[in-house]
Amino acid sequence: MNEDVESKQAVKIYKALGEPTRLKVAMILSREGEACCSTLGSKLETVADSTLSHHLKQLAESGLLDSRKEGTFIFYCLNREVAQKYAPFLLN
Amino acid sequence: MNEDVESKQAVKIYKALGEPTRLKVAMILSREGEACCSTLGSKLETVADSTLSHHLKQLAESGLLDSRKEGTFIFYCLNREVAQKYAPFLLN
DNA sequence: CCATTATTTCTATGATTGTAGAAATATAAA
DNA sequence: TTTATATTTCTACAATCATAGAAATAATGG
Repeated sequence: MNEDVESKQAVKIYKALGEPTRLKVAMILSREGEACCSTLGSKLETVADSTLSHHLKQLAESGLLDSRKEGTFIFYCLNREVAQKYAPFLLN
Repeated sequence: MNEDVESKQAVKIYKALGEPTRLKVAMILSREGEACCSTLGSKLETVADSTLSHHLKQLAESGLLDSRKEGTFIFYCLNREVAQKYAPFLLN
């Protein structure tokens, strides 16, 4: 991957992680492997569903999260390769 | 360092890096070791001194940059320990 | 002391972002 | 088909942020 593309992705990823709720989500997913929006919501307590959905979208669009649909649920998980490259801090 | 303090610093660092000009500054400093505000300004071309100063302040306050004063100049450099921990991507 | 240079602080402004309610969509179960 | 559940999209608003001009501060040289 060329340096310019790489640093554009880096900006997206770091922007995504530079917000407390989104960093928390990434850390939960790192620990727990997989979770859906409502599970994450119950662990965060203070955030509305629509807000969380918006945050998840940003994290997924940065490439840091993968998702998998199962019925009504969408399970999100950390893309460990991307995390390893840009933010291995998450993998501790 | 406890996890809460650590993730607060992580948010600051990632917020600092999640902006194109600041990521560029961090990457320049990673390559070149040290530079002052005006040198960085000439490499970025499009940004006003006061804006760059503001960006440097944010990067330094996150802990990602160290600084050293020499006469009228302030030389900034990447704190490689912090970069290693949170954003080793910068060290490539 | 005065002028110059490097940098920061102050101030203002336009743009972006986080937030959540309400409505919409999608899937599954009754 | 109706109801319930999970999630997203739409919309709006308040808060934060990037930006830069102007003034202020700091250090140096004449």
